[in-house]
Amino acid sequence: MFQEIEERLASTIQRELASRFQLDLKVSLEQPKQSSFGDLAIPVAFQLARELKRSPRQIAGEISNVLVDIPGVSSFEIAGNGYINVRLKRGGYARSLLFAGPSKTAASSGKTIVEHTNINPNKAAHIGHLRNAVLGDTFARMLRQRGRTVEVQNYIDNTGVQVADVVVGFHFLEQKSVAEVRELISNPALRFDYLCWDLYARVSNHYKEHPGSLDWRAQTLHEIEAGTGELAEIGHLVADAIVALHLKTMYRLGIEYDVLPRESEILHLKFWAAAFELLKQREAIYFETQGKNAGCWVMPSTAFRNATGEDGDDSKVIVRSNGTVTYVGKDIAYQLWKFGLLGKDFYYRPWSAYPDSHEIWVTADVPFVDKPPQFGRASHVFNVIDSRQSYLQDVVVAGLRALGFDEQADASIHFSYEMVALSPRTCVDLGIELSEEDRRRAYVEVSGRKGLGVKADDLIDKLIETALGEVIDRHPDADPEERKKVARQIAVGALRYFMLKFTRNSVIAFDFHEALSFEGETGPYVQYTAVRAANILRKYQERWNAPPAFDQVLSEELLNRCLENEGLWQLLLLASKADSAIERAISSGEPAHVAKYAFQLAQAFNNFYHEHPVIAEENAERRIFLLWLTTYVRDQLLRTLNVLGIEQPPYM
RNA sequence: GCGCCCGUAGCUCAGUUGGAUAGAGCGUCUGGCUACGAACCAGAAGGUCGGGUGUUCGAAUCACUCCGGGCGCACCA
Repeated sequence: MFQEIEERLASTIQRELASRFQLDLKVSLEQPKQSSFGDLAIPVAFQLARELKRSPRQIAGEISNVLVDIPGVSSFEIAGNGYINVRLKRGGYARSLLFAGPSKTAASSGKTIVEHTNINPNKAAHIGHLRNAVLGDTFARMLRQRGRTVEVQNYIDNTGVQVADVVVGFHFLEQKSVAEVRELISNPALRFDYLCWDLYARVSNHYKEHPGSLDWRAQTLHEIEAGTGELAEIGHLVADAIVALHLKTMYRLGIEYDVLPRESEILHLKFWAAAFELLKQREAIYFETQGKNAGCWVMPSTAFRNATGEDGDDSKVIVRSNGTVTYVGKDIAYQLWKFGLLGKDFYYRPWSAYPDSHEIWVTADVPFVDKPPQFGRASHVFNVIDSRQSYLQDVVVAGLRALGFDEQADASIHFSYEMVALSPRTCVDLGIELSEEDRRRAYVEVSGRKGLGVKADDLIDKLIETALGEVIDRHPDADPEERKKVARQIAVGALRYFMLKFTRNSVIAFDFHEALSFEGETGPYVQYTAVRAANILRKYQERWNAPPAFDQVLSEELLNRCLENEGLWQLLLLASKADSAIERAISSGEPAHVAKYAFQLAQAFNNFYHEHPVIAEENAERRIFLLWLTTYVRDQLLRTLNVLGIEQPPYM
């Protein structure tokens, strides 16, 4: 709502300036430094001061003289050294909120793909993967809330080195047959992904101690790519089983996917061959005949970055001298497919359905159903991948550009984020031995190879356990099953908020003590606020009666009177800015802005809660106003929480 | 060596694209529960925004430089 007022005001002022001063410039509004200055600020005098070579304050005076009878505005004031501060007509603004339907959304322009999670299917998910998935899922929710069409993809590298290494572990180290691996997977007493976590670390260690055993990896990779033999079969079993477990872990946090594109289909359907032809035709890559890359197809460095390799040759190998394609090559093919530029498509089969019957599809190399959904062919693509891979993402985009797809290259966004590391204190808690060097660091990097890290499910379990303890304390008589459900909701709220409160490019030094906190700037704080608001609404009905039709009872005059109170007005104004916050977070690519907004709104409401008892209010008109304000703030808070993927528990 | 990111209160972090007196949470100290549930609220102390130079009406924000930390720079993914 706020956004619409803001836009209308900006264009009105722009028109006035154009007709009065023959000035053609874009008027932008900003938030005053302090709320006491007003509701909106126009800094346009500063822009003009430069051109007109006159003092901003004088210009501001002339402009504000002209701005009279602007709808919705009660006053303009000149402040500071040239700001024009705007005060809105409070009652009128509140009235418009009463009648506001669903807020207008930007017209959807094509489909947006958000690719996230992308965990190697060879071991359990860890907290770094959680940051990826929560960021991607929240961004997708933000886009959907604002009316965009979104497709969520989770890329599965089921034929890569990491899967091969676990296969090596089962086959060569443990001498296990296909049947035995199958049994491990179906054994309900085991956590297969945890077992693979340890096995993967053991295999990595074995390679280090017996470098000759790397032949096992080569043999396994070869068989997996060919798709036949016992090793390939184990590979498929492992990857599918782990993917299922990853999806289960993510679903605990409310994270769902639309489609799982797999590397095996990219191979079998010869996606790379199609991309290779394109790249050769357009001369985006060339065959190197000399130097260290002799015999390879390479992309010249001039295409992507002014980087210089350690030894001077900085071109990027796309096809190895043995004829196999690198990861980047495959990724270029995949990125082309996402935009519908490859001239090839996958087949699909249903993988499973979520409880709400939303289906998740997986790629297939043969036709499976008559009319599968249409995937890919997007106009915008966001790849949620950690910032350590930015170099490779640059190469992929350069590939598109070299093929002449500038528009799609521009629409390919590397939605990067910094890693989640461990605080030294948490390492000690986990019994991880630290070197002298590590002890002095602010954080310690996790390592899948070393099996060093915090597993996602362990963290979620621990959060639930902690939350349940608190819930039991506060509600000793409540239904145990419901208490568990509440504890789960609180745990998810705490975890998702924790992953979102940091901006993307700050490294999170994961600390158990902080992550398990439910006080202060946390998800549970916001949830608690929503619960309080809901309690007021419930108890109001018990004490009085069903709330009246607000738009009938709350006249503009009454609203004006009630909103003379600065605190109440500021709360209403802030609550009306939910969509602005989401839109700002989309344009800046920073979900943390929505998290911050949710916290601020919760804070403002908690302050209101202490200062203004609703149910005990004796004046009936005023009581209804306070009830409406509570209802409105609560609705906005729930909308915001929904975007963050956080639920409101029935009680806390 | 080259590229990217970071440096803001004791700690963890924001800072709306260059604007008004730099903000939150945690921690410390003070006060507030017979309840719309204190997972809360109010208040206090705490900063030369890593250092320097520059750009201009105006810089935490932009440029240059130095210092300190992180991550990349494979015929791995």
